[in-house]
Amino acid sequence: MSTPDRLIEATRELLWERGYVGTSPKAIQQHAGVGQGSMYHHFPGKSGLALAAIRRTADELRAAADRSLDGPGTAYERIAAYLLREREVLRGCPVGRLTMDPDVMASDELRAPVEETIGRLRSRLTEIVREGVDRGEFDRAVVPGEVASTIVATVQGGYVLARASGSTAAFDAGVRGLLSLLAPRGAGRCAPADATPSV
Amino acid sequence: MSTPDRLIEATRELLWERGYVGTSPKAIQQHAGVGQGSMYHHFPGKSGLALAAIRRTADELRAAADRSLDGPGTAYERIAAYLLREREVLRGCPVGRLTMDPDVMASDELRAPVEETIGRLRSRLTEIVREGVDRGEFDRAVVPGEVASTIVATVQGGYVLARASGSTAAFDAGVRGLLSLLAPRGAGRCAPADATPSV
DNA sequence: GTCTATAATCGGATAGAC
DNA sequence: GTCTATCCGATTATAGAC
Repeated sequence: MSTPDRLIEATRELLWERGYVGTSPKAIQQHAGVGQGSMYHHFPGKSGLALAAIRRTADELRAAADRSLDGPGTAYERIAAYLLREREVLRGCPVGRLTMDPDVMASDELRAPVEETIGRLRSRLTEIVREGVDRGEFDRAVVPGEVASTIVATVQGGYVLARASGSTAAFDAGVRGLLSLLAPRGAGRCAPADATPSV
Repeated sequence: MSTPDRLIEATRELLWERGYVGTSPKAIQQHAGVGQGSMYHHFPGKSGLALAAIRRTADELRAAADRSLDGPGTAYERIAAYLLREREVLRGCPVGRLTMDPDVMASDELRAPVEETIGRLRSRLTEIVREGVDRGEFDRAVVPGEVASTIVATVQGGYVLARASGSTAAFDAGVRGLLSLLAPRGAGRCAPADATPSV
């Protein structure tokens, strides 16, 4: 791995673990096994390096989400795949945690990839929920943008519950609860009634 | 307000705004309008002061939640009251955000009030959801602990969405989505069927 | 109780040798 | 490209005067 790559990867790890304010250039250098001068040769400073790291993390996260959401299956199945995909739950969301970092939010450049990643995720889920409503999978009263927001929020909040309790079980519980509320006519939830839209 | 109180209040503000790692003793002193020596006279140091601040914030949060959850009304109505209660959404959750703070989580003392606050909230909501299931407000397939976790997660995640997008609308959307999924037989969602439990 | 002085370490970076 | 030296302010205190 090239020196710039090692620096970016080290920064990604530290941003995930300690956030931007909690990450020092020295810690990055040590993690990367790279000297002081070397870091400042390849990057303009802490924030420039953080920008590269955040962009890479955001790209990976989006790709991972798309792998679940663009898969085959019903809307419910794709949403379930997204919710149940493997995660390092106790480490938190490497993008979502940045929203609580004051220095990240104070910088237009650093905030942009965070904003875009979460925004796109909500948009994509909105489409899928709308599809589910159109196909009669979900109740006609469901507002796609709202339920999409609930889905993303449950994941982001699930990380908080897991870290607060020190156990991934809390994350899983939240996800299962949401899936049970979303489930199309599962286990006696709703009478089948008129599954296909009448108009 | 007494000097210790001013220090605690200043610390609460800064912990909320910048987290533990992002908050320096000097910043606390300036915010409180208190000198260096004065702070170290009343408190053993940054972490001791943070402990007092976190405990006070946790107590207030619990009290605020209880005001909604212990009110009158059906289970759904009390949950809705909790979800819709006034919040400074764009500032994030003053307790939840601490779960992403590495130094807080690394300290047993500092982590304890965070863990307890979120744990109690989940427990209390679990009782209420169970009540709702028993009374036939919610589907019998609902697992109280799971849906309670979903509720707390939606709130915690709602803060993330709001901060990521720079707008409280994202929080509100997530909450409305959840309420629509929880709604007992609302607006054509489920056929009324057998509302009162048959046994 | 509050203030000022002092201090060791860290944070974030620049300069220039190699 | 990488390394070491250097810099200046911030961090997190402690000591002792008032």
